[in-house]
Amino acid sequence: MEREKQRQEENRRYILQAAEKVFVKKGYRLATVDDIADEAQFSKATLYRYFKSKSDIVFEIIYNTFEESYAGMKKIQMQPVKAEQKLKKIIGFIISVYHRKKNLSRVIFVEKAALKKLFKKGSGFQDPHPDFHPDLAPRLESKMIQISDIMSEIIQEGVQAGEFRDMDVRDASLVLGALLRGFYFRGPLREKQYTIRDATELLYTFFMYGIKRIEKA
Amino acid sequence: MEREKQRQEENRRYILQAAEKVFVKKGYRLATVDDIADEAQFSKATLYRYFKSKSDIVFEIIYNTFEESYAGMKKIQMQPVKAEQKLKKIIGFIISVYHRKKNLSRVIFVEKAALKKLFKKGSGFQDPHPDFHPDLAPRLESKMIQISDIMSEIIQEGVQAGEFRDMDVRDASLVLGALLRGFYFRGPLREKQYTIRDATELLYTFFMYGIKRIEKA
Amino acid sequence: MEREKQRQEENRRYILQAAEKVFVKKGYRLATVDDIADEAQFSKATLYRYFKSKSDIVFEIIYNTFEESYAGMKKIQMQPVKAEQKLKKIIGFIISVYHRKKNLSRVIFVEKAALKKLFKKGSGFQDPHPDFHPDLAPRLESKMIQISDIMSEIIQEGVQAGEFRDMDVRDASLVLGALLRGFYFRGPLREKQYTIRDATELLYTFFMYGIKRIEKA
Amino acid sequence: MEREKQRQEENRRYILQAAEKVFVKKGYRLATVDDIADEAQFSKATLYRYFKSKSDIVFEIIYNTFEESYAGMKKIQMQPVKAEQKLKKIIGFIISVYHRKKNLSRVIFVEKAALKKLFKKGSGFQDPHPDFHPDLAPRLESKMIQISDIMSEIIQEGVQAGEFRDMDVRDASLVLGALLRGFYFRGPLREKQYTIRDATELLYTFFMYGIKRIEKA
DNA sequence: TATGAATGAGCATTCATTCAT
DNA sequence: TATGAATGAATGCTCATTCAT
Repeated sequence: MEREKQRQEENRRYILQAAEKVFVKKGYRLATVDDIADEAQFSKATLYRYFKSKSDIVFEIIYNTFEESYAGMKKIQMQPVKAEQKLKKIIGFIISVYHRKKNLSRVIFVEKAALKKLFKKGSGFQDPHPDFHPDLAPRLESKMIQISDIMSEIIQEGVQAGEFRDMDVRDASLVLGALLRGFYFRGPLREKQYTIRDATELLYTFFMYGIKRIEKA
Repeated sequence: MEREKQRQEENRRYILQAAEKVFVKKGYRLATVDDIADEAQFSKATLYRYFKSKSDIVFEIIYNTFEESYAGMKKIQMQPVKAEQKLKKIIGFIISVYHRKKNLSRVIFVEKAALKKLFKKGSGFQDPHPDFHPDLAPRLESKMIQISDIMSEIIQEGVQAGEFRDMDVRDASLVLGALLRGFYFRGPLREKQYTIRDATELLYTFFMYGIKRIEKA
Repeated sequence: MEREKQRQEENRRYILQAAEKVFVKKGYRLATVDDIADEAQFSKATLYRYFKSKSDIVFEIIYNTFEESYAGMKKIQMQPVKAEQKLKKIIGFIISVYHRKKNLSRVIFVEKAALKKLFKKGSGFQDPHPDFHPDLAPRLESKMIQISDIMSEIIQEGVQAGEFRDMDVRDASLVLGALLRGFYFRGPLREKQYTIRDATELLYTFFMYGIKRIEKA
Repeated sequence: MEREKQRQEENRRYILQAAEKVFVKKGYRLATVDDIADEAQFSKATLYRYFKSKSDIVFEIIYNTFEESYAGMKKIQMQPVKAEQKLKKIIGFIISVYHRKKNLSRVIFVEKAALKKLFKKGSGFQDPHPDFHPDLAPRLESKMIQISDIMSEIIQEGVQAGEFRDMDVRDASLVLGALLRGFYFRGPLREKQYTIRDATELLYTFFMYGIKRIEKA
């Protein structure tokens, strides 16, 4: 019974991994449930034993990604180092996440339209599976807010410590988020590829110092 | 005959306008050719007289958008003002473009997968319209490079003028691009909304000065 | 243009005929859109040019059947004969309709569950085809009521003329409807088969005189 | 071993009860084997230990229903009362059965198509459960005939006793069956609802006296 | 024996694209 | 040239039935 449950959970995870691979390769709309089933080497019908719908699968993947990201960031936040250093680690961390999940993140930020259903409050349908995630969107949303909050808090820390100039920390965190996101969602242009280390260095430097030449007194 | 050709060109442009409206509203995948035909008040079949495929239409729109952007940026580049000011104008300009073409830009950076065909070198198909764009991707790519170059050049200008610190201008232009892109492609989170003016100010300030507190000598 | 419209209408009717054939053979649930398409020798997609959905097709068939029945009954009602004779003609007429549309009628009275959608007021969805039957159920319902009314009226006529005993004409019309319906929806038992003429005679006699022996004074 | 067999039989009956509940609620096509398993609190696989197929289950239920009906009617037939009274009781009894098993009866008379397999002589399949109902249809059929026979016999009784006029009793029994069936399988029209008592009275009266006004001598 | 897991075969519906006039 | 009509190929999802333990 215990063993059974474990194998169950294992399959679930395996399907999620397969699905992630497919979503990452094709994006949400272009990925078919058949693709996922093929990749997972399960039948389509079996997928539907484990997940209620295609969008549920992607939701779970996205949520897990946020969850992991949040955990990793929280850990960094706790470290007893200066805000500046925390920020650098955060940047490196997020970049590495984007790197691993490349197009998946794209799904989140790009295919919003396709995911609309997920982000609409329960549309009043009868719920045929009674035991189910009642409100997916809010859970996702609050996780995103938590992530954003960590960035804000670290920046706030730095401001109070006199490391960073005084500023609206919400704006700053938004800008940092944009920077990271934008860096990873480039168009089809095949430019110079950066290692995670280099990308971290690059973005950190710009976010910290900007491009303005500092006048020496 | 001349007249005829002109009318043709007019229709073409009209269809593109209609299509843009639809793509901007629905994104690429969700927009159907029927939607476009309805909006353009032409029959679907007629659309196929003017364009080889749905992706061809979106390509042309994207290309035109880049073209216009490029022109606008070139104009700014020519202005006899300091690099710093040019940069601010560039930022404002790009933001306004993203703003107007919201979902369309999303198509470029997000629905890449859907456009795969476009970005693959001539796939050996029989070409039923012999007189047609043989290699779309390269044209788009080179236009994107031109745009990126303008940013690089302006930054270079500032570096040489001593306004900006010394840096790899390619990196800087990449970072600025990322910042703008990322600012516009946020997730489904309903955060504070910025006016174009505010957004410009915000991004300009961060890109220019970073967040580091400057030690007064 | 006129010709075109006519051919259009012709196709529509042809599809309906084919669909009717299939529904009559298999019933609603078991009939697939593919079956209908095959029977009509059109592609499935073409069917969807002419009809919004499978249930729309069956609706139209059912409605037309009622419409025809109503027209036929109205004609009989107008005839300048005694109520008794009208009733007999009505019975013969309805039997012949059931006979022609055998299992189709079964769809109406039996597969209610499957047709639920049709009989629910617009469920608040977005209506993707704006130009469509807004309220199918009420149209059907009112047609059924009209049919039932004719029967009531004829019986009323007979009562007033002293041909029939005094009774609740609504009840009587309900009973007559039941009799006809039940006669045609027999189970899988292979009993004696009746000609339309014989069936008419049989049902008319029973409905008119019952089984009670009349005491001679 | 004896005990075991008994428990088996018990389970079987329990499953049938659960299935009946489901079929009555949803009809045959709309009821899923999962529904039945849930209701019976057995696993789906277990159901298949007890029954060869979904249609086998429904068959058994239908058969049992006929069986019970037959028993009930037989009892009435035996009562030492006049044919007229027997007939009224029969009508009341059948109405109450239809009432209790509403949708189920619908299955018999309406979803015939879905049950095709059941009513086809041994279709040459390999029979994986060798010990099983070889010919379902004939058993059902003969039970239906028995039921019909009771009605015929009672009517015959009445004819011989001079209560009913002389007539073909087969026809009469068919007509009565039709009347009852038709009364219960009305379309989706929401008419007046009758209590069992009222319905009995109504149908009895019409079946007995018809609508014709009796001339007083 | 009992069952959780797995699946093949289907199904209604959509849409980019082609054809015939 | 312009277009209404036609369609092949998908797609997400369901369900009766079988398998492995």
